[in-house]
Parts: sequence; C-alpha cells; structure tokens
Amino acid sequence: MTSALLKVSRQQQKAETRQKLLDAAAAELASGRSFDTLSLREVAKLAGIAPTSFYRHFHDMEGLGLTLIERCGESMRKLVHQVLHQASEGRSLIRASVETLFDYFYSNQGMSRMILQESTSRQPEFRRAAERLMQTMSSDLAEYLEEEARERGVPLGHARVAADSMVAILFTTGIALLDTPADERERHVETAIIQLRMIMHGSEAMGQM
Amino acid sequence: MTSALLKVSRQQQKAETRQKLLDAAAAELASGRSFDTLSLREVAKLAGIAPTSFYRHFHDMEGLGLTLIERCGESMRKLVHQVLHQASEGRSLIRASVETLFDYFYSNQGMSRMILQESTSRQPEFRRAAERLMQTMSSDLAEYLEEEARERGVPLGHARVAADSMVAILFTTGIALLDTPADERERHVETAIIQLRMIMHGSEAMGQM
DNA sequence: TGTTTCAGCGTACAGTTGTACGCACAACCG
DNA sequence: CGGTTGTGCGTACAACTGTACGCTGAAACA
Repeated sequence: MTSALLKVSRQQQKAETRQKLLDAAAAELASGRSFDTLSLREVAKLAGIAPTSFYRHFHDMEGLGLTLIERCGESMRKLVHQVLHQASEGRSLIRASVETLFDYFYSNQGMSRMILQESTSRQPEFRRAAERLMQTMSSDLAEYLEEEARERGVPLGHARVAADSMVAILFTTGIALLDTPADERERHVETAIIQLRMIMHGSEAMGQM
Repeated sequence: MTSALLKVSRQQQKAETRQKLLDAAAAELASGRSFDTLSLREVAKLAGIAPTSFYRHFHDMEGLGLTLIERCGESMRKLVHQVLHQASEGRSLIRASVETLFDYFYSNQGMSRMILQESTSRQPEFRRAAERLMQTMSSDLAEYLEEEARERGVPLGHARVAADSMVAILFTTGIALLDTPADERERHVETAIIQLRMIMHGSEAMGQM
C-alpha cells in the first residue's frame, strides 16, 4: 500500500527498518533491561519484523549493540564539544559540563547505562567501543583544560590524567544518579562538582612541583 | 557411601553443597561470563547437583548473586582495613592501597568485575548491595584520611567526598586493568597512583579555603 | 519489456530455560 | 526402635532461544 505521494526507494526502506531495530533495542534498554539479556527475537518482534529478517540488517546482536554504542558516542561527543567551546554564561565550566552531561544521561538512561556497563564487559568488542568513547571524551576535555590553563597562566600537572579522572567520576556518579530519588539528586550533583573541582585543584598543585 | 571415618552431619552436608553452588558460579564469572547470562541450570550442573535441588539452597539466582557480593564485600573490607591500619613499610599509603587492591582484583577477577557491573545494574537489590560495598570502603577510607590528616596538621576539605572519588577511581581503573596487556599494566598502576595523589592534593587545597 | 536482486516472511528444529510435582532415602529426634 | 524431616533426584512441560531453508513480491535495472 505504498502511497503515490511518498515513493520509497529500496535503500530508504531498508534504512528505516534498520532504524526500527535500533530504536526497539534502545527502548528496551531504556526500560531497564541490560543489553545481554536482550534476545534477537525479542528485538525483532518489537521492531515489527520477523526474527529471521533481523539478519538482513545485522550479523548479530553484538553488531546491533556496537552500532548503538557508536551512535551514542557521536552525539555525546558533539554535546561535550558544544559545552566546552561555547560561552557558558554565568555558570562555571565545570558546573555547565556536569549539568549538561547529567541531563544527557537522564534523557538517554538506557544507552548511558549500557556504555558504562559494557566498559567493564568481557566481550572485547564492546569493551573497546565503550572505552574508546570515554577516551575520546577524555582527550577532548584534556585538550580544552590545557588550553584554558595556558590562558590563565596556571600550569596543570598531568592534564590528561586529570581528564581521565574527571570523565570516570562524571560517568560513575552520573549513572548512579539515575536511580537516585529526586530529592537527593541536587545534592549529588553538587557533590560531583566538588569532586571535579578537587581534581582541578590537585592538577594545578601538581603543576607547580 | 558415607565413610565411617568422617561423619557428615546434615547441616554440614548442606553447607558444603551450598558452597559448591557459590564456587561454581564464581568460577564461571572468573572465566569471563557476566552474571546475568548465568542460568540456574548451568550453575547447578557445574556444582554437580540436579537443577531442581538448587531451590533447597537459594530462592533465586538473585539470591545466590547477593550472597556472592556479600561474601566478597567482607573479604575486601578486611583487606582494606589491613592495609590502612598496619605499617606500610617503605611504601606510601596510597601506593600500598593501590597495589594491594589491584592484586585482589586480579586474583578475584570474576567477582570484582561483577561488583562493578552490578553497581550500575537496574536490579535494585544488586545495585544496592554493590553500592553498599563501595560506600563502606569509602567510609573506612575517609575515616582514616581524616585521622591521618589531623595528625599531620593538614586540614582536609570534604574528606568523605574525596574518599568517594578515590574509591571510584580505584574500582574503575582497577577493573579496566584486568583486560590490559601485561606490558602496559605497570604504567596504568602508576597513573592510578597519580590520580589518587591528585585528589589528595585537591582535598588539602580545599581544606584551606 | 523481461530479468535480476533482495528485504521480509513462515516453517521448522534442536537446544535451553525456569520450575511444578512426587518419590527415595539418609539423618535426625522422640 | 519408629516416625518425622528435608536434601537430592528424575520426569515433565511450556516458553523461549538462535538460525537454516526456501518462498514471495516489489523495486532496480537491462
């Protein structure tokens, strides 16, 4: 029943179904399931296609998972880039980063959780993908921190190491926040900010040694 | 075929089978499986009992998992207590902590990975158990840090928050280390030490504000 | 136009899962 | 001693898993 109004090319159609599969998996993750309890059949059913049609789009559930991580990585990196390189009016950079990133985690709970979870997975492909994501963020952050410190004339010690710590803290406390009752959330955000400031101070202190 | 030499009381026998189940699960974790892909039947088979006998010992796989986490928590807490409250001859406290804890992670890969993984799980019981474990370690560490800082006359800012950061760093980089090729491991250990020192410096800096 | 390509389907199969039910037999207790 | 208790077993079942195989029908292309 293809309408005469919108012609659907073959590859368009295929891309759409593929997207449906990704969306279905993401939705299931968002509702609290862990990725490796998700079955191919289940995802296919939720996407509205036959189980065997899954193979037209991904070789594996692992294939789907990797695509999911990759896509999420792209959007997170864009987000970080935005925060770092735009006027964060009024708010400190650290506060802006924390609040923006935590908002992202909150609106993408399933994916965020998956990334943190798979970063400790033993399936090498997954682990590497998740680690790559975090290391990229860490590099971006380190680069910014060094540039900014140069401008202020305050030398940083081990900028990249500091950035790694910051990203680790951002992720672990950010994800933990997802299951925190609303009335404690703000306190935890403030705590995270203190933690990052602490690392900044430490890095500055070690820059003068 | 109960030997006349060793009489086995009923509860002894039961405790042994229970332990076999725990061991079987732990072994499977150690070989790289994630806990929630472990099936009741599989664990039962590895423990050498019938699937239906599992229920005589645990209500659930979740029940088994919680016991596993709890036990691991006890031994880790003991370890930390030892490191903190005994002469760490020659080595700095931070170095001693990192090396001891990382050794523990290395000899208990399956369990360590599970704890970090379940701390981001959405099964509330698991998450809480894992979080409790880390928070306990954090409290112990914070208490020690404050006491030690008092002795040195260097006030710490937000000791508990600093301890939280340290524990987070210890766990994430410690677990990541498990899948690191041997020749990079030492470098990562040194990095972790720098990260902790950085937090210490930061905490001291914030104690004087 | 006729031919080729290929996304999607249905059927089928062998494995695995959790768990309900009832029996056996050794340890326990009076 | 005889009765009770409870660990462990085997059978059974319905639900679910991944995936092999071959077909259909429409889009793409000659």
